[in-house]
Amino acid sequence: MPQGSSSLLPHATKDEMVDPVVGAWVLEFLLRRPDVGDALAGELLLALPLPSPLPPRLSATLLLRRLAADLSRRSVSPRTLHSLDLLHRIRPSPSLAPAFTAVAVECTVAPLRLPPLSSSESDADAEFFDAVNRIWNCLVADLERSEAAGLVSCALREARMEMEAAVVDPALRAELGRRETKEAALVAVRVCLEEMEKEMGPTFLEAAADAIVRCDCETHRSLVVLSDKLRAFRSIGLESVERGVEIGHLPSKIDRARSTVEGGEGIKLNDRNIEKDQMRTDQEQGYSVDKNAMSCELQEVSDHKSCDNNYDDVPQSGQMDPVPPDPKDVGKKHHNISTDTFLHPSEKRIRCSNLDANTATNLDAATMQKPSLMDRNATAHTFEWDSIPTHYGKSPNMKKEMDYFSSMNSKSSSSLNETKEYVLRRRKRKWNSLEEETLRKAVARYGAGNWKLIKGCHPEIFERRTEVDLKDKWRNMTRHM
DNA sequence: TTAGGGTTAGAA
DNA sequence: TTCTAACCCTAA
Repeated sequence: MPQGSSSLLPHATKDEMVDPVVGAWVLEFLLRRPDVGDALAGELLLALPLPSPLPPRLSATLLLRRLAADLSRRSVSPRTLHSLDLLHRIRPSPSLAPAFTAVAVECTVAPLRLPPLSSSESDADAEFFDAVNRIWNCLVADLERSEAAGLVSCALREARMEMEAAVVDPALRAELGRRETKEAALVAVRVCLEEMEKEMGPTFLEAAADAIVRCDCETHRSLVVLSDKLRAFRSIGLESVERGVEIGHLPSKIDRARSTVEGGEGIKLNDRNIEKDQMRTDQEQGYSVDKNAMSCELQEVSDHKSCDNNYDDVPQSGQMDPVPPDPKDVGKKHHNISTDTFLHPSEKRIRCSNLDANTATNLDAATMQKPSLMDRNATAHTFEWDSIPTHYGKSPNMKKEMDYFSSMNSKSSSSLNETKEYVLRRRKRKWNSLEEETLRKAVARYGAGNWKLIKGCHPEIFERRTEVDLKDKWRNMTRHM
């Protein structure tokens, strides 16, 4: 918790602290909201952990917020002028120059306007002379020589000449005192504020949300393609699914899979979603699609399609023959159509061995229980494939379902006296330098832990990586730092 | 969705 | 055989 943190986060522990980068995103978002008052904004500024130095975008947002506060109080002061100057250094914009000129004039002329009764005319003149010196002879002169020269406009030069002339011309000073310079400055700042907010566009969080929505649209388009593919081979896939029904396995999931595929309404790929949806109404069912799972699914389809795998064809015997490490398993058919259809023949390997024969012979619809989805498979055998499994990182259960269907197919095609269990494992892919560099930069920009966001921002580069892969890789990369 | 511990493949 | 990067599992 940073020093000065307020009651906003009274019970936050170290582990619960917001990452400073995230804090900056959140603060930027909140500061741009008109319904977040100045008091709350100030409290947030103190409470949220922020990077040091502040990111330019957040600094600009803070300055805009300060200008907005001045506007709301109808206050035009040297602080306003300073805010505009800083803003220009952080985020140069043509809209700043008119506001800067108008505020500079108001700050100079203000002492000449309606001097308090207690002040003499000479005091007002003295303040005016001082302002001309500070603002025009020092600040504006510095601007003309500095990197903020963009603030120096013809109007500013003309105003400077007029102010300097007023120093030696009492009549001009009197005329300046009667001008509506304050109103002109407020209008100019308001216009500047509006234009700057437009130029800054949405906040980072809004932009990220928008990117996610756009990704979703892409997924939706691709969903139609996948849906067609599934219909094309559903007779094959569902055939093996039906075998599972016959022996009493996972009927609810199977029914759902069938209804969703046949109905063409949508595809439920997330096991947990399927189970949750059991309790929903029919109207709600079938339209809930896990877009992340779908994204992986589509990637899988496109990967294999690009490898000239024909999804409309039934894989031929031998086309996807596994390579069992155990000689006694050589020659046995272990693959399953619905699973193997997603596998690349040149890349996959399979290892299998027998389980207790009694286990297989005792397969019974009434007694066979669905294994705990959380149980680790101690007798696992590995099966590598080329791409990210359909639900890897999304629904670990689905992989086990595929294992299950594999074994079902194995039993039905060979012998019920034995069953096989498979653990699917992707082929190892070494990270290339582009992936590493992209990850490094993405973490610097978005912060470690935002793996989904990072993957979403670089879909092409990380197309074969999951969010978990990014996390693991970053762990490896930082392990030796 | 993410963190962190466990497992495995492949290089040294 | 050892080590490490990549991958997987599980809990929160």
